[in-house]
Amino acid sequence: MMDTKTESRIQVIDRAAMLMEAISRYSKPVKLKTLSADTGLAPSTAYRILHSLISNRFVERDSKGDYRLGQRLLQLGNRLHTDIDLRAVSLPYMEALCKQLGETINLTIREGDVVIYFEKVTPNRMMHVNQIVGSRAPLHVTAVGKLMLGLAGEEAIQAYASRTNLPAYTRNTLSSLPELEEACMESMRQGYALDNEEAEIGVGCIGVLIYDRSGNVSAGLSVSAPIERRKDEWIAELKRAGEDISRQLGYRPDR
Amino acid sequence: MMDTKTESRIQVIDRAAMLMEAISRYSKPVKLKTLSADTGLAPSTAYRILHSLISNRFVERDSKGDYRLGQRLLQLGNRLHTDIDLRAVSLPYMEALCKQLGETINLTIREGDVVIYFEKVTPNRMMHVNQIVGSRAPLHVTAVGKLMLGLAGEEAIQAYASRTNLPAYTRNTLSSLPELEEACMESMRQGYALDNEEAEIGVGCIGVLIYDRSGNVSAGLSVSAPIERRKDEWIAELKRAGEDISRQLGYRPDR
DNA sequence: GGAATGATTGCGTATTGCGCAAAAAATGGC
DNA sequence: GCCATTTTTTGCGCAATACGCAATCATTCC
Repeated sequence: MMDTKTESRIQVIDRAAMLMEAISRYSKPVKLKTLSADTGLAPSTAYRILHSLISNRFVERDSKGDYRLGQRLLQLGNRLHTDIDLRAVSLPYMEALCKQLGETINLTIREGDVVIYFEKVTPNRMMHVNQIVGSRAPLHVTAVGKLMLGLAGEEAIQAYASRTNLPAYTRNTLSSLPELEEACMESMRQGYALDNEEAEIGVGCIGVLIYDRSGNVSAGLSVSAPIERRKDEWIAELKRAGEDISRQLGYRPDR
Repeated sequence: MMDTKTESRIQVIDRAAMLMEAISRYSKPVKLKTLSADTGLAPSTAYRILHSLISNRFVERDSKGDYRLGQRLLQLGNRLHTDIDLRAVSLPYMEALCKQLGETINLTIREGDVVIYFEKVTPNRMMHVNQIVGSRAPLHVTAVGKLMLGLAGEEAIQAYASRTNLPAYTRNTLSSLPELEEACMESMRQGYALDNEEAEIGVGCIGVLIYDRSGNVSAGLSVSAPIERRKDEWIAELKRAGEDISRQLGYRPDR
């Protein structure tokens, strides 16, 4: 019966979910009687389920004994691992940066040997760098890709070079392993990377990494501009934005 | 057995909580086998519980079939109704306002026919308005109380007047129903209210409302000053702070 | 102070969750 | 591409657990 395949099969989990949903509909803590009525459960049943939820911190009781949602939901909610959160958290910073710097801001995610353009914010000027969301670029020709490789270490860089043969995209592409290694490690040390017309002639980028709560790289953030417009003073702004986004995703550098 | 009184009594809720906790420890979606190992549950047991959690949107599967936390946790997490959040969200705004305006900023919550002073920030000057946290004031003599009454509508104002008889606290207290109704409705229209020495001679306030994610009034925010120091240009600042706090609590005015 | 209402607990029951084993599906090595 | 291995999913029988009634306790209201 395929259409029931993903349907809930455990009654008490459904009931627990109903109770939490009922609580969430109220802006103030709720009485047991109200929850029992809202869910159609016997008061004793509602009582037992609620107290199991309390033990697991999904629900709390206030000083009067009324029920409200518990902190565990907030904690687990903060740990959701979806691209949606990354995008939602990053977009305001990207918009602010785009406004401030007047150039295109890209958000990318690593997928194997490429980065995927996951989101972008473009400036309101006729001449600006435009990357298609969803498109891909090899790691070695992007600023953030070189940082990701640098983070992975020299062996990973060597393996990448073997797999891909470092195809040249422009006369500036780093096509030799020593060159790439040096660039990646240098990027790691300084906390940002540059793309000096390595992917496309005329286009220069500055990139930083975004870390998540587990300390892993979540994404790359970069500003792309016509090479003659790129400015070194943007580095600090981009670094700050990357740090702020990371922090909001739960990253703690001291851990 | 008091020490087991609030302990969990429903095994499958504990197990579900364990599974969600196990998932939350990983920054990437997790395989069934891993979760089974982490929780000590039989794979078939873990499988069934996970699929009930999936039906209730606490868990999701990615394109490869691995498990991650679901959007429902984020949604419920966003709906936590605790005073702690209101206070935590509001305090920075209150402190900024206090610093900017140089007067006392109060946060109040309605409780029946009164507002309760829930939090305050006082300026570093000898002469300032000082309300005791935890103390109460009748709705009709406070700026935010009149807004709360205004929001509740004319019938609610009439019922309030009947219940309380609108006792006068100063010669400026609005003691007649028509006066009170007019003041409340006017406050609603302009989005803020004034207390013109209605609670205490010599003290003037400006108040706005704070809304929560459900669109309900969560609290009142006000600035209180000696009447001769009160300034109309504070209205815009207070309104903005009220809007910012509301937005951070998840309020969306367009919904 | 007592009646009414809401919350909590004991107890018996049967329904539900569980886990073993088998089947199906997916993965990886050759 | 095939086969072995591993992982995931499902059927089934069982007993342990969740459930709900009723009694008890606690709180609220008149």
